[in-house]
Amino acid sequence: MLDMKLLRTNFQEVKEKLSHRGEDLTDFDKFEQLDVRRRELIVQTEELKGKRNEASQRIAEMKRAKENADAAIAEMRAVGDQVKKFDDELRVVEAELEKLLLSIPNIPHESTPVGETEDDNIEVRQWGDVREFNFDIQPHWDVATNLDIVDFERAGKVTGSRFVFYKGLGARLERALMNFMIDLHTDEHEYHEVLPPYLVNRESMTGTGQLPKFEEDAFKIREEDYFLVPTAEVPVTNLHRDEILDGETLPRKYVAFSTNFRSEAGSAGRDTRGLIRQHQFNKVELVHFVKPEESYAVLEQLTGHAEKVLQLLGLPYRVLSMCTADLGFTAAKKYDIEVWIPSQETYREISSCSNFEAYQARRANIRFRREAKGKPEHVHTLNGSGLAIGRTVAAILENYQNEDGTVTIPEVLRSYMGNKTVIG
RNA sequence: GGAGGAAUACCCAAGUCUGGCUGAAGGGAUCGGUCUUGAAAACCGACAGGGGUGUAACAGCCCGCGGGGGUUCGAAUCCCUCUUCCUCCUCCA
Repeated sequence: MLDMKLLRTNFQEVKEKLSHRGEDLTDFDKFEQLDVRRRELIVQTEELKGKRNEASQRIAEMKRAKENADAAIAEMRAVGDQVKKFDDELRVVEAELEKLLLSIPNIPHESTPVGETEDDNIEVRQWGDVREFNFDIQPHWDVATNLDIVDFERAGKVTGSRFVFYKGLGARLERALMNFMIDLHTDEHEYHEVLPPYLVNRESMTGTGQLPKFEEDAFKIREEDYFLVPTAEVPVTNLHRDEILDGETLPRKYVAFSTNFRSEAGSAGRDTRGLIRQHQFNKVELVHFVKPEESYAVLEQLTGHAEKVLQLLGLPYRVLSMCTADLGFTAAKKYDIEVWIPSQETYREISSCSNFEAYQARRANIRFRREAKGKPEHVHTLNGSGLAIGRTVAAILENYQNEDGTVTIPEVLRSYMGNKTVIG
């Protein structure tokens, strides 16, 4: 959610900045009218309520003195009716205004490249040497199926498409990566570990920006107004919803493992094979709550923490700065980290690190106080995958495959896998 | 799943039955002061926050007793609804 006061004073400027996002802004112009009407109604209703409060006190005094207050009561009855009318309209106007504000995306940061399509994303850096294979390589789903460490077919029987069973050393690899990543972030990068709920309510999904606009992307529970988490970002950011944090405790850094659920609406036909695009996948997520002046420095650190995982695993990657058209609804600036997938001869997204500035904090009402008596200010929130585990498995199976169909286990994972060196 | 009980400010807690000098008592904690070489104790003082509106800025005004509705001239207090917590029963990894 954007700052209403900013919209009030700099409407055209904001609109200009949003125009590069490729979002539909036709409703945006309603803001001014709604904002003005809202304030008119507030002034009117407050004036009447002031009158009423005064009269109530007089009536109370008259009653106490056993005087007749019928005339004053009759007069106030009319005032009460009018208050109700104004309040009813105010409720409607505020609901409309809220709906509008929730549908406006974040303003891109000045360092976010302006662009029209994903081709305008800018490569910031590359790491690692792409391995030369002297044999015919296989896509990770063939590697895995031949090793009998995943089972897509039976997952299809048991659940449906875009689900998978990990088996044997495949399951062990998934679990090893989870522990390796969490240990790295807690021990080396000083994150605080949390294990969140996998179902969240509507308020939480709205707080981080998945709702109301992207409801079709989420899985909803039939009986309750609960949603399966699409990322640990949702429960962990909402940890501090409606709270005022002590400025002394900032920055706060959380690392959270969760299983994630996405309907992948609109992705029919894309990545139908393999581990890249599943309805359910595991991810280690990093979430920061920081003071506004620190957030851009923290975005760089956060991205570095995610990159560190890939470096230790020896997987080549590149970092892209996402352009305005590819930024996502809630971010002001975003880096995507893409890992090299040999069979596709391309880099694929494995982490996404974003600075939301105060956008989520305003939606979720997350604030902090610099000093004991100071005014609360909104925090800045950031998050990044550190990393998506299923895609990391895919990258390992492809980059570490051997000619005989086995897969060498990256050294840092061996202690997590019973000191095995090869999946064979 | 069944039966009861509860939610008041940073914490504890009165008020709710019986609506109106409660624009919420009292205590603790915290902050400031007196005293003291310094501290503790004692005593004195401050202590509702947050949001909205409004203003050049103040002021003022409005809303705040778990959330949301309602009744009423007037609601912490009455009614409806939701949420959370507690006790007992039932079930359960």
